[in-house]
Amino acid sequence: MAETATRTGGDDKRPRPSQERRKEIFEAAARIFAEKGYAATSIQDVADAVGILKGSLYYYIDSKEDLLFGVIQQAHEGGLANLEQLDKIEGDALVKLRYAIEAHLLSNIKNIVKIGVFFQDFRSLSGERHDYIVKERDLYDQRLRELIREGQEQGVITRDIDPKIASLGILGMLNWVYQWYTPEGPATPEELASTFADLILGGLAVDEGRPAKRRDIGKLPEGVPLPARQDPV
Amino acid sequence: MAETATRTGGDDKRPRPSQERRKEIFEAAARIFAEKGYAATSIQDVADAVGILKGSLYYYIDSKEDLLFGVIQQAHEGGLANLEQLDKIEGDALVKLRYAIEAHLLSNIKNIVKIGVFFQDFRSLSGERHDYIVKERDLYDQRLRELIREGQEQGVITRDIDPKIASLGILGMLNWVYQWYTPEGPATPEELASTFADLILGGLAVDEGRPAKRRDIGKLPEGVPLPARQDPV
DNA sequence: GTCTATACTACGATAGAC
DNA sequence: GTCTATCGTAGTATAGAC
Repeated sequence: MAETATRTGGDDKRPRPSQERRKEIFEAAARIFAEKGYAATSIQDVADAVGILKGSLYYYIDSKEDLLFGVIQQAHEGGLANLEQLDKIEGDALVKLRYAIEAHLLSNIKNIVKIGVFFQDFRSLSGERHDYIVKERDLYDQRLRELIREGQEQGVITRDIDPKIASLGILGMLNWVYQWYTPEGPATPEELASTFADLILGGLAVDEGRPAKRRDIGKLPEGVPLPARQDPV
Repeated sequence: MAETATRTGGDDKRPRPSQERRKEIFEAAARIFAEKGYAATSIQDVADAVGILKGSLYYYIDSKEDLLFGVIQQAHEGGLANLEQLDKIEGDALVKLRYAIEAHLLSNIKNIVKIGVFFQDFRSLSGERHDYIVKERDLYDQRLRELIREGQEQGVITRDIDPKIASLGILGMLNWVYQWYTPEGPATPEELASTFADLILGGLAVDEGRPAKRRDIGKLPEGVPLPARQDPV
């Protein structure tokens, strides 16, 4: 709890120089990991990017994996904030679901670099750290599933669709963005968020006027062959 | 064109021993790449898996990247077949879209191991090979987009939704499966395929009985804060 | 906090015997 | 077609000077 010698005062919010360097290092790591992948990135690459020698990096970290874990943790924190907000929303499950979708997508785009590292490379974390991240990710899926089930009980979401499957589909749609999003793309993050929400809510919302079961929309003619099972590997 | 000494006859369909070994090697590589990632996999790992020494692998390949390219090409071929089938379907854009979704998902699951390698590691391909794969992937997206636009012109798909954005969302939903699918999961591939198609078609199909614009489903109350832009990295 | 210098290991790839 | 043996490189991480 003792102040370090470099601290200037009790209420000084500015980070100490060493903290700025730390931040710089992790942000460089995030950028390079996102571009080439964690395993293909060397400590040398990161050191070069911040302009110090690779040996000097070990003043800030104990191992290369510390860099990865730091980046992934930051990516994860962005997502957590959305879950907390969700419980403050007033409205039925459809309103909450729209919020969850738009907030998740916007936050994925806001942190696109770190999110890319998260999804590409969290497998490279070892034992304990890996399990921790997987557990947190599952929490997110659980909450989404629950929300859809609530909507079904409220009678605003169709019972045609299994909440488990729907939530996996929704997450795929929202998490895939790191594969294609660039700020130069034709749509703004807000447009993307609204459109994805429109698409999902249109698919889930109960609509008294809808004449057909969803399964009958675009029903395939008899005898159309679909790919059979099993991986030839 | 000359027969090799090990060939037994002209109409012998069985692969020569060397071809079986080749296949075995690429399948082992696919499995290990999918599990640990390409960059984190060593030639040694693959050699161990097939029970030969690492030097011996170079009888079959010129470089480690040949293994990756082989696996990714096989993954890609599975997808191509679906596009060809699509043009033979009779029906409106909704029917074709349902086919495209179900076939794409089933084929992703069928080739889940190689598809995982495709999406995780195609970035590790160098120059020419990388560009080739990216170009082929874009073709797929183009076709889907076109299909949605057709549906809008036929009046069976809502004009509320931008085909570009919708196709990216759909592909995300379908391609994300490699992140979570296991044969032990609660749903069969066919159930997953139908449900995803139901969800998407329900979201896109024009429905005269639907009272509200999609944008109004679950409309957020005024003043609810959504995440702001820009990556803090 | 960054540098020089280096220990140690693992990797991709090749040459040539069998 | 697989083996033995090895070359050259590049990687993570550490020790100790400044």
